[in-house]
Amino acid sequence: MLFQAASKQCHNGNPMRAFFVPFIQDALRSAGIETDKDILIEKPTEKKFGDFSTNIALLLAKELKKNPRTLAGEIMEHFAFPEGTVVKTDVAGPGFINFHLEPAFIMRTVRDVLSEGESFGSNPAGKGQGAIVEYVSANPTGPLTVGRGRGGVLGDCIANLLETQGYDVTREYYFNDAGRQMQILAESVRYRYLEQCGMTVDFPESHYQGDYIRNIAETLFIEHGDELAKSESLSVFKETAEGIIFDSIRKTLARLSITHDSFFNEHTLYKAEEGGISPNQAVIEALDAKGFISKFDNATWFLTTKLGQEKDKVLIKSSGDPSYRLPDIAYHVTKFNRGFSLMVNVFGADHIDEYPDVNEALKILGYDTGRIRVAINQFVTTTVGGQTIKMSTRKGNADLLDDLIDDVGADATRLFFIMRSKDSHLNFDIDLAKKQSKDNPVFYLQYAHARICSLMRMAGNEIGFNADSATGEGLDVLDSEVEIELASALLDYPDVIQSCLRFLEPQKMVEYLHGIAELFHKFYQECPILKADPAIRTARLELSLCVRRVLRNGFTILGISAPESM
RNA sequence: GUGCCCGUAGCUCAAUGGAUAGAGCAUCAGCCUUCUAAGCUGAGGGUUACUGGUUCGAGUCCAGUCGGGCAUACCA
Repeated sequence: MLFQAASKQCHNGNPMRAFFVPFIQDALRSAGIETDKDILIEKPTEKKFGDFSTNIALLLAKELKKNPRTLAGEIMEHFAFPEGTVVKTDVAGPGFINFHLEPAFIMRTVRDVLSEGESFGSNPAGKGQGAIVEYVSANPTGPLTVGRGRGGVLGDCIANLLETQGYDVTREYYFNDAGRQMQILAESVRYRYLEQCGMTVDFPESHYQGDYIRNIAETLFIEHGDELAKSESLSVFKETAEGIIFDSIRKTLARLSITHDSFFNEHTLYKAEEGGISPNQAVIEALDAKGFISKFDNATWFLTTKLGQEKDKVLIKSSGDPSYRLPDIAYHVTKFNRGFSLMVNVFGADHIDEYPDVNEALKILGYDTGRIRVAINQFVTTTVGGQTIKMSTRKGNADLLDDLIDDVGADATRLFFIMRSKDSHLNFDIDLAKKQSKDNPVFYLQYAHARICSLMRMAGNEIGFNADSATGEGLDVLDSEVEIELASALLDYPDVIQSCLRFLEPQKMVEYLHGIAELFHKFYQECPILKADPAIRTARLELSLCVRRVLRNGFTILGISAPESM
């Protein structure tokens, strides 16, 4: 919602689109048409329909009770575009108005890419506002699995996208080292430790089976001998396991350039604040005051049936411990109290039921839940040689994220995780990701960048072209079809960022960059660069620089490297 | 049973309610004496799971049917 408004007004998107809006508004006014409809400028599906089009006549036809084509013709008569911008307008199809642009106009506009550089595509819409993106948030019960990686990369990209909009972004990892799962973890380590001490133990099926448990037990045995076998206390097992596992999680994330600014321990929500009550207790009392709390069966319940849900939900179990819901609500209260104006939660489809309760509770407590956006990613299956691998952390047969990175590299891991819509189940084809060839989208994108870098090296050596001081002054001599198409596509980059944010979907960036790479390769194939006449040569080098700029900016958002040579 | 996601070319996937539904892979046919062939060009391939509805217009929205995944805990 926050981004929809911005995008509809065309202020942050493609500079060409922003150009049209006031002229269309003027034309409507001159034609005596009053409307508050958003003026949508889009790129036609086919080149013969021109460079841009608007469906405004189609939108207005109904309320004005006119044939859309006739209406389009009437609006068109009132256009007053400046010299050297729009060559031709026409009406086509059911009533689209198509604009054909002067090539030089596009080429002059694409200079923005060079002058704005790293900040091309950015805008200060979120300036002065805090945003928090919560992602990964795996409890330290085991190494990260492939499935977790998808959410991690998704969250990281969303954070990158928000940074381009000027937000002060906090990347947060929420975890719990006090719950039942951690208890089981500690017990699992203890069992393996006792095995190390030479005892025979009946290892429960419900416990963590993975080899990493044995490794932790071994570490403890080397350090302490069998001394720990005497004590019934689990704390040393728990703490050691947590330390080692968290360390490994952070290392794995770091390999994918995923970092967090803050690690929020759920347990802090259980502790009373100075001279007061705990954040958990505060939530209970606040909900109670609104009449949504009841105690029965020895537990404390959140009366969600009052909100039309099928069942009430337990907030405090009969054991006296909170269920995960209570700290979750309290956690979100802290986000509001910390002053974030935008909160993005990234989690996997298995947590789908978690969010609605939190949302309802926050609403009851008077918080503006419109500031929260949830990105839920569907599951990942990996395939090797056509065989799919199923995973389960508990059984220890999970495909580990670390193994995947070892196998295909960090860039491919990241790109593959986000090159499909988060709503689709991801089929991670390991064979494809490993391929060092054009079939692999990672290489296709990076190759385009490396090719440009190579070009710039040669241009520097042979003709003393200085890529750093290029301004794009000479770009408007270019007028071939592929050059115009490429330049025009580069100007879409800001739109793509807006679109990614609107849908919390970096996948759109991958697809866009693929299109840019494709157009560049075509341009490179069709247009001689270094061998062209000096004016054309300079312009083509400048256009290549614009492409490199957009690729780099996009790679930064996706978090993949931009190799100078391959 | 109920809730959420998905169903589009042989395969993996795109497509703000807009024009003739697009890419890549695979298949077939071409392009290196020439700035990186890790590239480019062309061809074939579709009842958008099914049935209705809403409207100028539906892959997209609504209802239902069928199929797959996830969730339906006093686990997180």
